Amino acid sequence: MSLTGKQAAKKRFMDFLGTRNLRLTSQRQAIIDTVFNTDKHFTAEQLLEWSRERDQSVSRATVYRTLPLLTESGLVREMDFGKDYKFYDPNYADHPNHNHIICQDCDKIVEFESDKIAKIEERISHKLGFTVKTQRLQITATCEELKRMGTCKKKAC
Amino acid sequence: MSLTGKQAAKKRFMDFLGTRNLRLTSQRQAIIDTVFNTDKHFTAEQLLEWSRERDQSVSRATVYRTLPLLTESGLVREMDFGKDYKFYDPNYADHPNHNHIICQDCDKIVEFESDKIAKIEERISHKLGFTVKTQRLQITATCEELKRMGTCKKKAC
DNA sequence: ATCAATGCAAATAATTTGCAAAAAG
DNA sequence: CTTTTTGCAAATTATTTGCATTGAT
Repeated sequence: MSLTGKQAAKKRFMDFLGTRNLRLTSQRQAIIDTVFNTDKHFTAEQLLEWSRERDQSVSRATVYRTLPLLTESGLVREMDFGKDYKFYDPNYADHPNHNHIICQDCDKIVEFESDKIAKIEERISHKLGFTVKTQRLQITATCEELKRMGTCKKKAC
Repeated sequence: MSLTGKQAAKKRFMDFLGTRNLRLTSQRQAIIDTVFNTDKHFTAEQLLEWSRERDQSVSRATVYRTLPLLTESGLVREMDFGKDYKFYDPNYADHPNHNHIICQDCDKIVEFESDKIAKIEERISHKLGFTVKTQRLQITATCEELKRMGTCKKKAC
C-alpha cells in the first residue's frame, strides 16, 4: 500500500527541509500537518487559525515564514484571485497543471485539468522561443444552473 | 478612416465616464491620454510618473482613484505577475482574450492569442456548468535562445 | 554546545480614505 | 449653484523583520 498523494507530499516537504538543513519544529509540524491534510485553497490567516488548533503556540510570524518554504519546495502554489490577500493551493504536487474556474455567483473555485491546453501552450511558447516552466489559467465564470433555476446546488448561491 | 484601437478605447472610456455622470477633469484627461497611448503594462507608480509629464498636478491619489474606473470599464485589466504591486494591461480592449508568457530570464512579457485554447475553455466550463466571463492565462517560461547561445536578443538577457 | 527558529512588537509599503478647498457642468 | 473631484496627509492592512530567547540536533 503506497502513500496517498498528500502523505507523499508531506514527506517530500520534510525531505526538502532536511536538504536545506532546516529543522522540524513542533510549530512547523503543525503547519505542515494542516497544509497536507486539506484540498482547500487557504489564506495565511486561515492557515494560522487551523494550525493553532493543532498547536496553540504557532505564531503568525512563523506561518508567514513557512509559507515561502512551502512555495519554494514546489508543493504549494501561491495564487492571486483578485482579493487583497494571497491564497495558497496545496493541490499542486498531485496536479501540477491544474486550472481554476472561479464562479462569480457561487464564489466557488473548481479545478480542472486539460492536456490539450497544456499541449497548445507548449507549442505556442516554443514557436515564440520559450520553454514552459509553469502555467496558470484562471477562468472567471457565472453559474448556468443559477441562471436557469434561480438557484444552484453549489456552495454559496 | 476609422479610429485606431487605442483611440476607440479612449473614446469608449470617455463615454463610460459620461454614463456614470463622472467628470472629465484635466487630471483624468492626462491619465487617460497616458493609458491609451501605450501598449506597455504599467504600475500605478509608473502611471503617476507618466501622467505627471503631461500634467504636473496629477496626484497619486487621483491615479489610484482612476485605476478602478479603468478596470471597471473593461478597457484596462489588472494583472498579477507575482510582484508586490499590481500591473495594468491597456491592451485588453483590442485583444480581450490575450494571454501572457513571462520569461524568467528576460523579465520580458510576451502576449499571444489562441482561439483553440479559448474554445477548449468554453467547452470544459460548459461541461462543468459555467459560462466563461473572462479568462487569464500566464505561462512562466525560460528563453531558449539564451540557453543555446548564452544570450538573447530579447530585452534584459 | 551550536545554530536555526520562535514570538513579539515594531516596521514596511502599496493602496485607501477623510476632509476642506477647487473645478466641472 | 450643486455635486463631483482633487491634493494632502493620515490611516489601513497584509506581510516582513529585528531582537532576545528557546529549542533542535
